[in-house]
Amino acid sequence: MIDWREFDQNPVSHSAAHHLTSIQQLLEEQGYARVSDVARKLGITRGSVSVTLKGLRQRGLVVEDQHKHLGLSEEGYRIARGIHTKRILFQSFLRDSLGLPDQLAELDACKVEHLVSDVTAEALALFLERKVSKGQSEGERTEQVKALEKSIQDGRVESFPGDKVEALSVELEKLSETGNKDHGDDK
Amino acid sequence: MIDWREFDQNPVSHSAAHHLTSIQQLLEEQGYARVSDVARKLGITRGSVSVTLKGLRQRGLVVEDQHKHLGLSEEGYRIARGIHTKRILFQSFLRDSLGLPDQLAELDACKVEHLVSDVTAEALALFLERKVSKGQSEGERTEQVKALEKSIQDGRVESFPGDKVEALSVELEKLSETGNKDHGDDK
DNA sequence: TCAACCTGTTTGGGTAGCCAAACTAGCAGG
DNA sequence: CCTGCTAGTTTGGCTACCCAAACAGGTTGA
Repeated sequence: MIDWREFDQNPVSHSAAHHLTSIQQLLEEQGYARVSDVARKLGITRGSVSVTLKGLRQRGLVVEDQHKHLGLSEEGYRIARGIHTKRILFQSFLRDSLGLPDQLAELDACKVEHLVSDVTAEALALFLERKVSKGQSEGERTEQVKALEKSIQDGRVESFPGDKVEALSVELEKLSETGNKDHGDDK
Repeated sequence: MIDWREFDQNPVSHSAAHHLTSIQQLLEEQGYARVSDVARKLGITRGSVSVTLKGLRQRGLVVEDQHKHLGLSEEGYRIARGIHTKRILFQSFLRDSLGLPDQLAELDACKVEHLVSDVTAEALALFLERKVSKGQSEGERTEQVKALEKSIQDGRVESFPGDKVEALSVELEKLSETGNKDHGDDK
């Protein structure tokens, strides 16, 4: 029996994952992110966000300037991007490969995005890519892909998300946005 | 943005899931299950198990006879079966479809088994089944399967695990126990 | 009989998150 | 100057887990 308590032994918790990705999203959307903005986006109180971010600052994932504007450290950015990429990969798999409705795919992807290992995500990316470019010849498989398959079998990958996976996820995200019209109904 | 706090709004928590499946496993293995047995299997103290099971008894998922022997109520059994089935399905997908090493597949499956929705699991089962019986003709698709595909698209499924999924998971479990057939590189 | 064990429960501590509410601080308008 | 708004922090409370340790009961061997 595997140690089931690995469950809460991840780089970041579900809550922290959403704090980080919210900051990044806010930075993209409006150019800045404050405690209140994060609280509004997550639907929790400013107090809770304040406390949580204090921890994330101490862990060096979040930074703050003189004007209380939040940002992500290099490490924080890496983690946020990794989680976002995993979410896109899983959502895409659930919706496009399994045929689940988009909303449910998003919900389930959101639940697991911070739990799955980098190797698993990399393997899923490879799977989705193969599916997308199915028409192409088998000989197209580059050395890179073969090396990646090998490292997946070994249960290790160097860094996640790598450039290739990142590009794939951007593509998948773009595809899914053109597919659904009402994608902007936040709260 | 989907409500990210659905995360801990599942029928049972990760901890509860393992308590329930442990009891069932112990019943199968040795015919009975006591607090100490569960504690040993989960690697936590008797005290913790005692407290947790008190909650599960109050929720009507776990029962206890005069001799402190534990059992599952009908509802508890249903939940334990469902979680176990989901674990098998995901483990099988990660290992056989994505090519992950068995240990990692088991670990990641364990992390998500209690989080994914029934519909998702049903869809995954359908996916795996299609993969297994790929050689067969397309015309083989029964009305049942088509109905299931429809309900997956709608995001609803009557009961999980249904008989068909259950049978599939037993088959998958048997296959994986007889050693890794597909990738026989590591032993 | 009684000590030694094994089993199960209770209790006080700790961590992680959430909320509500009080408090601090900056800024704007009348 | 004072009122009022918004932002951020702090604090006490709650839930859900875990542990360690004390405690309570039953069995068993000497």
